[in-house]
Amino acid sequence: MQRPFVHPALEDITLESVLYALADPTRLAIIRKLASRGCPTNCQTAAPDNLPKSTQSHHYQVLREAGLIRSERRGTEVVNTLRCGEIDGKFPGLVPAIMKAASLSLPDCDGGKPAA
Amino acid sequence: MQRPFVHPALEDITLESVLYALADPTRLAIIRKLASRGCPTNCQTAAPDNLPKSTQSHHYQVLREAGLIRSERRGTEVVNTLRCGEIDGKFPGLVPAIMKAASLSLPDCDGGKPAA
DNA sequence: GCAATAGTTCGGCACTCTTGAACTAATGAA
DNA sequence: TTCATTAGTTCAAGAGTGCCGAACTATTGC
Repeated sequence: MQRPFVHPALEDITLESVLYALADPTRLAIIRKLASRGCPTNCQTAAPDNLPKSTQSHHYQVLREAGLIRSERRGTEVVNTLRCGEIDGKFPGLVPAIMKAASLSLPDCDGGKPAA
Repeated sequence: MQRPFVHPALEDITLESVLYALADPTRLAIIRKLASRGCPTNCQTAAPDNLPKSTQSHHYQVLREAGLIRSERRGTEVVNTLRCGEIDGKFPGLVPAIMKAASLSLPDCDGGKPAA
């Protein structure tokens, strides 16, 4: 828990890594939950129920290294925020198209309020 | 070469499998080449240069089973066509957004003419 | 200090990617 | 028909990666 988080610079974010990160149903669910909140959310809250912590940690790492989320420590917890704004500057419309496709084909991620 | 090709029905195509298939740089390159042609293209033509045939075959199988391409035997060769029209009916804008992001961030796939 | 909470790291099994080698199928020439 | 060529598939194996339980670390609060 001591190693600092590594976030790629915008120019180092690649299309492949973004698609790879979102191709996993668990990670897609996490991103959808984060999007539906629109505010920093800690790891447990955004992850699907009953997901082992080590698996959560792994998925957050993948999402972070793909450039999709930004993680910050707050006391004992880690809060995650989407970097969709940045990514949308680099790949316009990409993440929204995937989120839209997810909402069309997948069950509601959260029952939560839609992103502001 | 005798087993018939299996193509999923439109309702069996999932977002995850589409994203998974496109998350691989080799497969994304194949799809981009197919899109740039806009006509049925055989396997060797659409695959990157110097890719072993067995690897090609594997990637085409993944793309086929994800529902992204349709394959048909024509004599000794197999021609592949995109199913983007069908997929766009199910996930509107998804594949175009990925293709657009690819053209923004990746080197030109082919030097070929853009899709009609 | 001790317990609880929130994540991380490690080890191992399973699955995937890639490739060479061997194989099958269709075509064309002799 | 036979043979060679072309195009792609199937198999097996090594390298790499993902997922999860178990053990660990760090912070908070009593």
